[in-house]
Amino acid sequence: MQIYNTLTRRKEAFTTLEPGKVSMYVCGMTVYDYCHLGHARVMVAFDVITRYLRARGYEVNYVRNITDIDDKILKRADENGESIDALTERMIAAMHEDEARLYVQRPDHEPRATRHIDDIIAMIETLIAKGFAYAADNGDVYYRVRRFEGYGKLNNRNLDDMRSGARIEVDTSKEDPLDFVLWKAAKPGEAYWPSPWGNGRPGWHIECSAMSKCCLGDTFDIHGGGPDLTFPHHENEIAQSEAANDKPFVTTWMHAGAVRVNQEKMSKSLGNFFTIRDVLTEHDAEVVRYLLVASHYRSPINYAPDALNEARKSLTRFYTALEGVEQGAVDTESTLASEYHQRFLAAMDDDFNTPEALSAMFDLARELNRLKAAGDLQASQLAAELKSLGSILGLLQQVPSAFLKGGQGQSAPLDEAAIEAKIAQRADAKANKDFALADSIRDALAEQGIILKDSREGTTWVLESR
RNA sequence: GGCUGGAUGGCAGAGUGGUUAUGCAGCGGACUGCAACUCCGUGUACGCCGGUUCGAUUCCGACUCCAGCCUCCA
Repeated sequence: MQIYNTLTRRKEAFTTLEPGKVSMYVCGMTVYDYCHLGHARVMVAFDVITRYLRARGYEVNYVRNITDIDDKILKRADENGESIDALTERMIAAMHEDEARLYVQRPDHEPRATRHIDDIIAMIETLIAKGFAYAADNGDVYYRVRRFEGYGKLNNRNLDDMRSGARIEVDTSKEDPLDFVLWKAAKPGEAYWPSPWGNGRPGWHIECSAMSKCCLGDTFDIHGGGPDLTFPHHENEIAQSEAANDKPFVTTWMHAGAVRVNQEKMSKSLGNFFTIRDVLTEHDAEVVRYLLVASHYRSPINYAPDALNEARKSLTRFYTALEGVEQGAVDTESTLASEYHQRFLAAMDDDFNTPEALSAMFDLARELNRLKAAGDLQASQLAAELKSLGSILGLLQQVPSAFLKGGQGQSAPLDEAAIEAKIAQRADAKANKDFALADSIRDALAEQGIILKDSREGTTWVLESR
């Protein structure tokens, strides 16, 4: 397997510290608001990665943290007039709901910053003892960036370049403007934890160093996150962890691509974000997931309503192929099926190339359609294979007819019995060669988005996929 | 200004030093009472300029444009 490593800026043969085991840490959400499609991208990307690694036989320990204390949370709780706990619990529950709807499997561990304050304090103490951090006179503790030799290696930057371009920090408590905060002194009225440096709360970056160490050890295989985390967050994590532990921090760094709107990054600060729950009021969750999987995880995606319609049509093709086929067990001996399977694996082995993997699945679907038309018994094997490959991407697990009859997030304007009655009327008309009547029934249904499909076995219907 | 990526057919989106991506849409045909579904066939796509090469969309260099990071952001 090859994986693109942000650290080396190229694809590398994937190796693990322990044979057959993958330790993976992904930076998760700061829970002060609902998740948007950018979050969905990261959740789905690493869900696919985890599913594939497991399908490949790896034992994966997937850790994704929850940042449940920071400035934005304090501010939002205050604005809402609710407690920090109430806010974060509410948002965590919403996040779990959203990811479940997107068919994202829960990580194995979801450590929360507020539950690891002791680990965080211990790491900061280590950094101070080693001279990598200092307590300032304002009660904050800062990381002494110039003390860490490799600073900038993830982003290919050097400190002096950054200094010239950096916006001026007014904070005079820092020795160097690029130093970042490890422990933040509490202002009067703010939530705090006691520490050797006074009451306060952890800085953002230190929690990931402390929690990854706690859950996965000093060195682990994969560290992932969104595209905007490489700097400063991940750079700072490296500085903290490698200085504190004297060990290499992470072997493979993986970053997802951005979700864009009108060619601009979707983000909280630009205010151009769509929350997952809002999108799911109008679109089937699998369609949204398909959209995210249909591009390579590192490529930017431009979000537009049209893109979702295209995604729905593509999924419709798969479900149309699966519909009406008795699914057999996956037959690993079937050479016909394995040809597509091999192509799928080769694509996924190459840095999780899901678009290429999907192209093998589309070709499989075409073959399945051929065999269906020919009444070939192998069709059931291919259907099983298609569904099995789909499961690795977290797709195609719905009952085909359910998806086609309205799983697309719409629902038929008539109930099933009424539709079936119309179909029966039309069948009678056809039997009597009254094609004018038959066509008028069909047209009337089509007006309402219900499309009839005739076959030897009879007539079925689907909701129009526009 | 520094650092990253990217520019592919009507749209979306992979990939490759010489040979079909794939999906949607279009066109022609088969099937059909007519359709829909499905199947078969079909498109001289690789930002611009140079270079390397027998041959480059694919490698190298310049250029133009787009996006991201350098401040909280997935």
